[in-house]
Amino acid sequence: MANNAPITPRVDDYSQWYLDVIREAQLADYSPVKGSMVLRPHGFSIWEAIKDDLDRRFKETGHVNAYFPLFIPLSFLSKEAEHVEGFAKECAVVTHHRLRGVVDENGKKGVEPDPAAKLEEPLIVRPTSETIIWHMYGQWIQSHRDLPILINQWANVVRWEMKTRPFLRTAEFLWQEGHTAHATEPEANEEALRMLEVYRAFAEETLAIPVVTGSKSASERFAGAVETYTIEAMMQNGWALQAGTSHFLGQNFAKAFDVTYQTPDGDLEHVWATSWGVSTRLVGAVIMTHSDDTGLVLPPRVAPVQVAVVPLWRKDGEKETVLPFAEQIAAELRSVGIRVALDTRERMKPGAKYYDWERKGVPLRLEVGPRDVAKGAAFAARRIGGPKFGIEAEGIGARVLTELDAIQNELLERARTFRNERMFELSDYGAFKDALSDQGGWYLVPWCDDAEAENQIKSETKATIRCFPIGRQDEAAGQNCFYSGKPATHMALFSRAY
RNA sequence: CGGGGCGUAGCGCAGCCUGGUAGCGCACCUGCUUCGGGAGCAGGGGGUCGGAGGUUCAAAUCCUCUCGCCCCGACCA
Repeated sequence: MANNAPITPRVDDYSQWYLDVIREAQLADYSPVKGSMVLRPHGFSIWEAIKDDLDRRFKETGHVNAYFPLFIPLSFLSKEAEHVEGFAKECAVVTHHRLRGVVDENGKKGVEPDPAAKLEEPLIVRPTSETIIWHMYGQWIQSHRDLPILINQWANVVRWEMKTRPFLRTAEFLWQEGHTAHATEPEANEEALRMLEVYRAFAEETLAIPVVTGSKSASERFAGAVETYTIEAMMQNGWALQAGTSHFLGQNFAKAFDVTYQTPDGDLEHVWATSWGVSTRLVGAVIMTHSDDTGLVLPPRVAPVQVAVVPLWRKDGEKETVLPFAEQIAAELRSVGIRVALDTRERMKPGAKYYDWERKGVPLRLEVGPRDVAKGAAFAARRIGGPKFGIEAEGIGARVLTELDAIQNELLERARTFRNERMFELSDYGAFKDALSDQGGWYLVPWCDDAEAENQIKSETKATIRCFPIGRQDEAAGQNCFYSGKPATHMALFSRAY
């Protein structure tokens, strides 16, 4: 697509639209290595805003940050049977620490590991850090007085996926992973649920993405977890995106790494664990939740630039009055903590600037021209539409803060309405299949937990169980499974998913 | 790894069928005029046509091999 062409999403070309938004907003590029991604400044800034907000929430709930190594001995991965089963097929493996030569005599790819530099034990690049962390927890934990441990780390991980898509699934991604250790089962499970609630609140308050919370079916559960909790968001094509997970790990890792503590009574008990994480996938979720035909739309709380100030002048002399006025407005906005870009680019017409800021997702634009200077005001345009309106320069900081809050709320409500209109409740499999292929969306159905049937439905409809929604499980009582007709044990949310 | 498609300037593409030594749009550089919703004109820079071999007087174009990418499946946050 030419750089100036409008972005035109179509339902059958949603995937291309998504990639276009990313390119036009200059969020990321493909890297030379297949499946990995270069985060450009604008894309990385969104991640930084996500990170800052989440980090504050983690600290408010008593967590601290630490850092564990990138390389994990291969043998660590094997210690937890399900864990290795889940990750073995997508691990990057390091076997040597030196090359013999980088090019051969023909100047071609001739990279040969030096046989003398072979590692005694291969290392894997972490796909997740449970194993290395629980190895360390084994050394840190002796007494019930050492518990709980509430640690988070911000890191990159590598999962060698076959199919990748920018932000949603890349070979390497940035994330945070929390790993906690507890003395009792209820305390650990409560921690997992507490962090799920942190994620839910964050998704809705900061990303303006409404989510359904729930637990995963056995087949969708994290490798090594007893219970996996999830927040599920609906993208604009009606597919679900798992936006965050929180796992109750039971004593699986404590047993694999032999981590025990002494109780006040003097007994030795295995430690209870949780882990929880969100990744740069959230940037993809933001894009696919809010963006439109013109390009990216960012919720104010994660927008690297919240307000773009565009000064306008034509004739000689106008710049001398307009520019200082615009600078003064920008300074006042910054003084109340608003992230502002003052667009003084020369030789670029105002209309071109407007489109530029729009496709980059900036929530609010302020135009400042000679007419506005005369009135002592700026002319405001919201990224999400509505008539333009004037704002007096006097007290503009407070007024713009209010406007940004309003935009933030509107985005959430707009997304919630969109999702609710596409969330259905059915109790008949035939109707489900028809409705899913006609209109897509999410389906809450009575369900008797059965992995075989789940698999069957996936191959027939491509839909999977996104979760068993929290707060809806009582409704299963007295109903029959929509697939087998047997008494239902759960209410399951089915959907196509990324 | 199966099935389909594509590699030509930074990006998007035409040219290939029917061989004659590379072009268009956008972007970029210079100048002048523009400037409240994607500017116009003039001039200019940039490509050993993914790679290797073959056929030919001559290959982006034909043949063989090879590498890479995209889409659909299997895998997954």
